[in-house]
Amino acid sequence: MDLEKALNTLFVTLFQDILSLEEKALIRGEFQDITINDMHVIEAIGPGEAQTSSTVAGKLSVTVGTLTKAVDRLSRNGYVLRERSEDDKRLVLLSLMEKGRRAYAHHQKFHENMIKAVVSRFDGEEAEFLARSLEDLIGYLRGGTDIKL
Amino acid sequence: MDLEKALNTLFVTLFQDILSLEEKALIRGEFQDITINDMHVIEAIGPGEAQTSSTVAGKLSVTVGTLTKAVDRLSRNGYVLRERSEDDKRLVLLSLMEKGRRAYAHHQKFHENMIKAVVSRFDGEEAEFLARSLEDLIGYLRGGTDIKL
DNA sequence: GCTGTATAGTTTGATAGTCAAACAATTTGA
DNA sequence: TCAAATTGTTTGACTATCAAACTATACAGC
Repeated sequence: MDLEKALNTLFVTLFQDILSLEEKALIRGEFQDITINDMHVIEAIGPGEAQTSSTVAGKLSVTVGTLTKAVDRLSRNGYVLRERSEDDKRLVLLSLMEKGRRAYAHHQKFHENMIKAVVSRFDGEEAEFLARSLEDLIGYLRGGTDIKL
Repeated sequence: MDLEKALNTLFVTLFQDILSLEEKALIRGEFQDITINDMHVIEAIGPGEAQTSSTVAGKLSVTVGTLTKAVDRLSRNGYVLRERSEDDKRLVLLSLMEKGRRAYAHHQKFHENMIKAVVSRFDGEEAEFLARSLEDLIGYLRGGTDIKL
């Protein structure tokens, strides 16, 4: 029970630390004209195939209207390309421009380093155990009904 | 290396899921006139001794100006008591009112349930190992210099 | 082929969250 | 006693967010 309290504090602290590190990583880096939020949009678009606005908005759990605004700035600043689909002219296709791909890589690097810091503290088996436990936990959280209020 | 990628995805997913659950827990509950943000302010004030604005703003890593606005609403809605200190009239002391304490308990319950879900997947030793690892990780992240860009 | 309905995005209006800088009140120390 | 430091509030500017109104396009049934 005491352990549970300790774990709670640890998780909360970890959450805050990671968010604040993400921000600092941005501020100090090359990409000072975008926010954390913008970065998450870039992350959701990804370096691969172009994606529709709806798809990206879905990934981020925001409305399409919200996304439109974020993309306004990102495309104005040369991170994201916004073009109408030829096949279906209702669709807007979003993809990363050169600068956007560099920002993506930059952020990925940050994540990688963080994960390495985690993994280096576990031996191989333990890391796999951790991965399985996280999977379980996510499944459990998504199951939903148990966490109430 | 593949494991690292998997862990990265798992952490990102877990982050998003927890945030979205926190929001849903609020929306469905008794406290519909406050946001997640407000809840975090309530959490930082805590049920104990009154705290100064600066202290609370520090905990949340926001400016005092930002906090002032959040507290405007929270005190208007009967969650937080704001009073000038008698000892030093520059200080503003923040404490939870009855409704604020109930909101606090509500949110704590949510965290508790979540932690229980984690712990139930580990035996005692493993949970302790996890706690130690998280501590290590936090220490490492705070050390700073290693995570760069 | 029309026409009405569905779908995809954008725009608008409102509210929240954020910071930096200007400001006001109070304390402290020289 | 008065200048400097401390603590908060206010202001101005910008971002983030949603719901609802709106626009443009596609599709389905006649």
